[in-house]
Amino acid sequence: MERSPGAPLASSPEEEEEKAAVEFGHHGEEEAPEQDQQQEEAAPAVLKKGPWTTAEDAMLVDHVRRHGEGNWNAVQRLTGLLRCGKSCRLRWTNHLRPNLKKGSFSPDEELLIAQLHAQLGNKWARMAAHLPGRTDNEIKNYWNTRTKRRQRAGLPVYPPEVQLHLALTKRRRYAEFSPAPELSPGTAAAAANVQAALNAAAVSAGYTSSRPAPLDLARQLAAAATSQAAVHQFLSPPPFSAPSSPWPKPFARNAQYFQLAHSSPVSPSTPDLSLGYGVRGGAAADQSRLAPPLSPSPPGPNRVELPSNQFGQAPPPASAAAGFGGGAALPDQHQHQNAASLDKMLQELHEAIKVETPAALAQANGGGGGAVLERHGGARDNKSDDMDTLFDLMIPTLNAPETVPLAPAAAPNHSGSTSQHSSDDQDPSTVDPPAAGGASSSGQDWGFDSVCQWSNMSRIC
DNA sequence: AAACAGACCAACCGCAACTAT
DNA sequence: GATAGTTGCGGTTGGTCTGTT
Repeated sequence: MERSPGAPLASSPEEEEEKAAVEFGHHGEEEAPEQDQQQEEAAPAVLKKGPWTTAEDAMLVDHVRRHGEGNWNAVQRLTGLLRCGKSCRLRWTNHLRPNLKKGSFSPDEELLIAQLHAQLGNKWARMAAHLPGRTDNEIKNYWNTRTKRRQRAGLPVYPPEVQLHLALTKRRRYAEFSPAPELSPGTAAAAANVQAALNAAAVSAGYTSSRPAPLDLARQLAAAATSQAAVHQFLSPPPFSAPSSPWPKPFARNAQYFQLAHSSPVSPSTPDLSLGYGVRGGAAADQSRLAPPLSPSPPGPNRVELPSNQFGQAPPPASAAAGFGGGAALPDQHQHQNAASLDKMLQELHEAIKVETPAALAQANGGGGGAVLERHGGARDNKSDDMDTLFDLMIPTLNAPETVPLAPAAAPNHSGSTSQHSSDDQDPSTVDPPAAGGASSSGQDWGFDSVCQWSNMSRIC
């Protein structure tokens, strides 16, 4: 895989040095020979384009060694290197600077990229900041290549837990604007069950043999459920009335997110996921080309619904909608319904990802919901602590400062595959949608099979 | 062996933010 | 505050490699 950077064509360093001195313009059209004389009069040097030679690299490295990074436009002046500052900076950051990690992405890195993309969208530089030794360009190339491939193959972009995380995030947006009563025991238990199921799925998929599940989905589920209204919203979208809404602007934007066809995976422009930085108009617009809508599911024939919709819950009754935002405690019966709904959701999730439900395992083992964890590795005897750990390791997301450290990549110990092809994704919204009915459709795009497909992307062309 | 397609990668471009004057 | 220069970022392009037919 590794090609000599800057030397795509095999030639000796001497030849390249000579070329570096002679060659003007890789593309030719911008520095036509007949222009050289004029340009020499107007400008002392004609900047070179195209692949870097080893001689140029050496000059740049030497310059940085002497003067440090930055002030890239001075490189040409100080070294005689016929490259613009921009090109120098790019060459340095992407290829010459020390501690660059070359080679295929490890499975941990691949999963992390998926998580980060789910969190950040096409914020390659941000993502690179969490992947030591990797460059934004590298990550971008990696992601785009695999996205394209998976789109062709009709496979999901994200691993199941990441997709569900997106769904939970979506629901959480509403919960943020509602009072947050204590999580009922039933709801908390259901959330724990979801976590257990996801843990099992992740273990089965080879994600967690060396580290916890990448996303603390259960905690986010619990967060989404901290409002009674949020439970309903999680199970089915609430009515929406943003334009005239008295809610703060961010919410109006979020609300629009659910109504309109959307261009960003998790919409970096939405406050809960943007991690505090804005989106340039151009970039945001461009995202629609590169990364069509992912998670929040605009109603449309070719949109993949998120788990909440895949679970096939009926729309909330009017009373539930009426309760939204009110913050009033619901009767116990209602709480039980919520817990039951979550249980049902869990069941369907299990079905979707084809793992045993904690309940089933409990039945088999005579134990509780934690049996899944014990069964799949036994490293989770203290679920509570584990949840906290997961939360600490979780990518900063809802209301979290962007400086929250990410989980350090553990030693790859997954399927044994180190191929960079092992993970790939596709914007779920562009995947052939599951049958409009919900849970039963998830086998294709959400199911455990898709996890395997994720892990074996190299075979899909 | 040759042709082709897809994957991969490096580098460019344009835009926006930031900084100095 | 306005302007110019610099830096950083994201999207795109084009060349090379690799696998398949």
